[in-house]
Amino acid sequence: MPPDREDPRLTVSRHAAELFLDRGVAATSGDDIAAAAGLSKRTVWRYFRSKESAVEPLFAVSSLRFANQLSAWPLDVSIETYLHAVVRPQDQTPREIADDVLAVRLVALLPKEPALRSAWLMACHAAEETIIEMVAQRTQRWSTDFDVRLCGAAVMTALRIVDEDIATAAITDRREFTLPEVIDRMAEAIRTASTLPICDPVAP
Amino acid sequence: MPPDREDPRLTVSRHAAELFLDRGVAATSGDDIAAAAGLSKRTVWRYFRSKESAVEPLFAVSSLRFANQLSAWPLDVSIETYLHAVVRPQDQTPREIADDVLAVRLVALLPKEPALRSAWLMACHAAEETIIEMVAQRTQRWSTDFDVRLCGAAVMTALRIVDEDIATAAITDRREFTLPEVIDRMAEAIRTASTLPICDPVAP
DNA sequence: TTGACCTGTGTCACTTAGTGACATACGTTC
DNA sequence: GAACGTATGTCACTAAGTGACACAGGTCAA
Repeated sequence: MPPDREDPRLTVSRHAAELFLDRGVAATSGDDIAAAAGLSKRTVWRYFRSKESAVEPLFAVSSLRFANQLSAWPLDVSIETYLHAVVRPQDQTPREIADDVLAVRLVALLPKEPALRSAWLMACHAAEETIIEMVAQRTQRWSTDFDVRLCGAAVMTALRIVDEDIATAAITDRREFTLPEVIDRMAEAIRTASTLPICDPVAP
Repeated sequence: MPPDREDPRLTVSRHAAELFLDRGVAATSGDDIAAAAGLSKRTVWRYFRSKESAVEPLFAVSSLRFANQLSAWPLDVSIETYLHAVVRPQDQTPREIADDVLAVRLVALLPKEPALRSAWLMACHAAEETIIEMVAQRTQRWSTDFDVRLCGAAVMTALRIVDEDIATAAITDRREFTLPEVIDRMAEAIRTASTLPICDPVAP
């Protein structure tokens, strides 16, 4: 058996992102996306509820990578230590880098393309659920607990704001960021926003 | 001149909400909404980018009323004092109450109707901007300041989570809430989530 | 009052987003 | 290799959403 291949939606997502970026959302049709991805348009509509939501998978894997990686955050490590250990430049594949660039450009485009914002927010919402799970584990509480949900949502929001901030700075302001720099900002934001003591090592 | 009449979109929004609630989103067409509101369908599409977004105005005025009221929060008052003073049961008009009920029912419907979630998140995002302004005023900083944006977003998220929590408890669990109870939860959540000292009186 | 102007809405023809029903192709499992 | 489940393509269709233009009502200056 093949070592679980990549989600085919993600491939389509990349094509959609590129089309949206260079012609705008309004000027690209579902057929264009299908053609670019080498699929029938029917399959595209099976993958996605709407053309805007075609970029959700890209947002999910790329821009929210930190969020997803937090699922594996061991209990006995602080947020700074963990993030610096687990996300290092040399571990990034070219594909991941390309996805990040694409996602960042899309996020920077949000002010001009309100239609994409709902896809962005939906992706963030999906990540919120996984963050809430993480908070539940680190606090030894249920993921249905109100305070756990509140903390998880606050943390996710912090990640989103950092993401938006970095994306606009990088694209519209042409600033350059190193990965450790980004990680520092993420970690600091998580620490600031967390409403429960999850950032330092917790008892097992 | 008339004392600025209500936004006509809000009227349409109420009809859309009622249709969505009783037949589901998929089973109500743009034409149905137009007919219910007594408008041509063309006007409906002029008002809204999509049929799902037709409920945004309702979310905006009703469920996010606290958020909007925070714009007028005086500097020398604590959050608890202010909210209890400004939102009192006897001040609620029947229309406002009806809107709240509708909005709460819609929020409770979100898990079954993912299409509505993006409208909800977009409404929350719009409110986020006004909350950020409020934080800027209370901290004497710019609304473009990163920490201000982070705090505003965290506060808005707290409001959203309380809202979702109360809505599901009220509808699926049939719990009843008094207004002061709701206000207490909102105030507590804001206090917990705020990352800057905005909840107590601040120097002018 | 008139007429120029602006804004909001309706009509209607049109494009594009999105679905249902059915056929086909591929990989599993037995 | 037959039987099955899953993913995709084809095609006809419905519904979402737009462009162009006409018309009604209010405002304002002459």
